[in-house]
Amino acid sequence: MAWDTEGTQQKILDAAVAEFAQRGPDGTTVERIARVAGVNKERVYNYFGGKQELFARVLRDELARVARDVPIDGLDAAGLGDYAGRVYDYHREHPELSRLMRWEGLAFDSEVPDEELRREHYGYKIAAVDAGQRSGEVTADFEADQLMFLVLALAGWWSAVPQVARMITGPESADEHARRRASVVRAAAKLAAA
Amino acid sequence: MAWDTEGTQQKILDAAVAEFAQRGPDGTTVERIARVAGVNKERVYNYFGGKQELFARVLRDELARVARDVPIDGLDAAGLGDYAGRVYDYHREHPELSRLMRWEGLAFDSEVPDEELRREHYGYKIAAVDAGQRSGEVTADFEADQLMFLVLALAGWWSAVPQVARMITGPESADEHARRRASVVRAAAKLAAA
DNA sequence: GTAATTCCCAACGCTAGCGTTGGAAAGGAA
DNA sequence: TTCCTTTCCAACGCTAGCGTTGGGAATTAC
Repeated sequence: MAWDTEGTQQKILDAAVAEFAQRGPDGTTVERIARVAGVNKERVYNYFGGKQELFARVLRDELARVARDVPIDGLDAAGLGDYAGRVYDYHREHPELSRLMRWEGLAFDSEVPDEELRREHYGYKIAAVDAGQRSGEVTADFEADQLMFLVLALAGWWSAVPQVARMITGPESADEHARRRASVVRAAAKLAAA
Repeated sequence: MAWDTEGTQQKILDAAVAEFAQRGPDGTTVERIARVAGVNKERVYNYFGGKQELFARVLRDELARVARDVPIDGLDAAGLGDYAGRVYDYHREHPELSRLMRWEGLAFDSEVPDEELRREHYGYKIAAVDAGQRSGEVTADFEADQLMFLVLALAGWWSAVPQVARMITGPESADEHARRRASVVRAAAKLAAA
């Protein structure tokens, strides 16, 4: 049979995303990633260098995805509400990224990989909010960076403490998710209203 | 020397809070807890039954603390803003609880201990918001449970993804924390405004 | 005083996971 | 063909952590 280096690496990455998101850096074992990917453990070390490096790689890939898939484009309050809704949707549809970031926040905090790159990425979002504020469409009650972060909080907290969300707003269901999403959109818009 | 059962148990609990909050259920080892507490590992098993049970116990204790220390009392928008500020402060001053809850959300999610008790606890908070809504002091834009949760989101997201907070709003400092707190208070009040 | 109970620890067996290694199989270069 | 490189894996040594046990020391009950 022919080699399939590319395929092997991809299978490892796929398995790693799932495992890391599910169990976190500590709970994840290289053995299991290899088993799920259907390859030998040694391949992981050879291609990616080890657990830490693989985690960093996985997170970088997922961040690139979200940067591509959830652009910020609205410059007024309604646009920010819409953006919050899309962030909420993304968290729902791709829980991996949110989980990875929260594992990262808990396990590492200081000294995260690619910090400079990621800061720049957020810089664009803040600039968009700032532009909205200059045009008078968005409130000047908050500094742009703070408002940006608070909007992300509204969209993200649900998945950060799902057990609390369940206890406060009731069990998850299609209906409940619709309620939550509507609340997030409305809340972000209200926060951003001039 | 005389026995000090109570003291031994307390030392274990103290060490367990610190270790679990820092490293999470997976990263924490019973060995280490025992070492930090200065007692033998066997004591942990004898008194608390094991890692899982100890984690549940630690979380229950911390939840009892916050329920005692951060009452909700305001019935109007400003009161909710004030409450959000106090929640933010609590997260700052006692990062353990927030971290424990987030570890729990990541590691277990479904089937958390004491769910009924905790749901009841949140029920009081929701009732307070609801009362504010009935009196017309708090907006009816959101259902009470949703508004309650969103307010907690504003206060809690900072510590959930500290690395993101840092990248968006700049490095932590006394000044920056004051800015953040002010944003949280203002945002919660604005959300709740009629 | 002594028997029973409780508290405590050192040490054990066991498993799981880490990262590595020696070598086999597949492909390419000459 | 022959030699070299790359991909892959089975198996290894090692460590850390889990939960337990057997026994010793302090305390209490009788």
